Order: sequence, then C-alpha cells, then structure tokens
Amino acid sequence: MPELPEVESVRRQLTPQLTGRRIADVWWDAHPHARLSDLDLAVGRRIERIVRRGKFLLCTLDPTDDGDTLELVLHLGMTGSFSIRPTEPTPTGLATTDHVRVRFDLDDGRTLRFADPRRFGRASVIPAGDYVDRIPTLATLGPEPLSSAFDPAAFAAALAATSAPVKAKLLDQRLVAGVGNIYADEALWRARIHPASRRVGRVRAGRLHQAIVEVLTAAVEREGTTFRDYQMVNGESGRYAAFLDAYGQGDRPCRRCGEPMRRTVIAQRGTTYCPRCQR
DNA sequence: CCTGGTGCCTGGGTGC
DNA sequence: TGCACCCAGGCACCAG
Repeated sequence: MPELPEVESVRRQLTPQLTGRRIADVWWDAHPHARLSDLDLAVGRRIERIVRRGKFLLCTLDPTDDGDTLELVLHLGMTGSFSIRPTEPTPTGLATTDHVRVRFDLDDGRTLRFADPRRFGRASVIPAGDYVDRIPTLATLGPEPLSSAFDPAAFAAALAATSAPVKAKLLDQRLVAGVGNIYADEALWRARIHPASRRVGRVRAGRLHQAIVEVLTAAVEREGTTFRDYQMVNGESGRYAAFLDAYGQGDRPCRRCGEPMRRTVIAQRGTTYCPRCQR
C-alpha cells in the first residue's frame, strides 16, 4: 500500500538511477485490464527529471523531434514495485512469473522493471501536464502535505464543507494529496479524532493538519512502512512499521491511554482507532 | 455536487 | 491435503 512516504522513498532511489538515461526499448503486458497506455511513445526519450505528486511519480521526458513534450506517469497502486537490473541479453518479453508488467530497457545496459501482482498500478505516457483529460485524479489532486501549499485554514474549510466521515475525506486525495489507509489512521490517532466523525471544527482541523505533517515527515525519514507488499527499488523494507500507533494495532492496547484498540470499517476500509481517546 | 457502494486483481490466510 | 471462500485497498465508475 504505497502512500506518500513510500512513493517519495521510491522517487529518491529512482532519481539518481534514471535521470539523464534514454529509454531504448519498452515491453509491456497486453492484459485487458492492465492500466498501461501509450508506453511505446517513451521509446527514444530521455528522462529529464522525476517529481512526485501525491502517490504519483511524474517523469518528464525530453522533447520529441516534433517538439512535443511527453510525461511518463507512474502509480504503484497496491502492490507495484520497481527494480533495476542488467538488461537481459536476449529479450524474451516479460517475466510474468514474478508479475513484471513493464520493462523499460535503458541506454546503459540496465532495465527498469515495474512489477505489480494485483495490477492496480498504472503507467501511461501523456502530453506533459494533460491531466484533466488523461488522469482526472491527478488534475484534482489536493495540496502536497509537506509543502507550504498545505494551508491549515484552507484544510479546515475543506473539512467543514462536506459531511462524509473524516477518514473518507483523508483518503479522497482532493483535500490533501498522498494520504492512504495507513497514514489516515495514524494521523487521526495522533490528532485524537474519531475516524467516523462527520464534523471537524477548526481546533480539531488544526490538530489533524499538524498530525498529518508530523506523521508523514516521520515516515519519510524512515523510508515508509512495509506491512505487506511494499518494497523499495533496492528491495529493502521501510522502517516506519515499528512506529505505527494505530494501523494494524487492532489487537493491542492504545499506546496513549491503554484502552484496547478497536477495528471497524469506515469508507469501505479497515480502520483501527482508540475508542477512548479518539472521540 | 455529494455520498456510498461495487468492481477491478491476485496472493495469502482461514475454515471445513 | 485440498478446496472454497474471503480479505487486503487505490482508484474508476455508477446510482440515488
């Protein structure tokens, strides 16, 4: 379940490996449900830089001979991961046994492999910045939580504007970008807000804003959380799992008050919270 | 527009 | 041991 800290960790590992490299060849999975499109357009292009927006990785490609600027958009979904290894001398397509969905053969004898067992990830080449038509979620993405664009007053106003459970709003990506199930539970625990709460006033919104920033900052420092599937480009695990206070702690006492943590379902997502100190 | 519900996908776990 | 079933969840899509 790669969320902002995990995707940021992947970006930091990919950037020195891929920046300046030219994509010599691309192989990809023709599965009918694969969320892969126009990857052939990346052939011959050089990767100029990689930025992250929410849970998306955006790779800017150098202009084509026709002067078009394209962008490679990557999303890890639930189970996506990247690895870099020497290009196989005899290309045989994809190694489907380990769920490789895309192979980007680079100009330096190495291959970037995108594996994704559950096929929830995506990889698309689009005209740079053309999100409204191609990737609506990216077009309506909320502010980056670890930037000055994440404004407490605007966040409070957005929380007050609608009546869905606060956890659903955190998962929505339009109020704030990059928060998924793990860090939603963590931030709500830290802010002492019940995940099903439909009314979050200014004071609690301020606490939640601060909790989101703190939790994501701490998780980025630990290179994210490895709970099940996520791993980094180098195959290592994120180290934040040992610091989780809420997510996956359904059988433990609350680390703040000792009350047994409770597990429920909110917004169709498994949700763990403390019934005593999250009101 | 807002909200909640379903489906997509597959490995791993559970219960019989 | 085998097998049916269910669950994990980011996002697209749909209905009310």
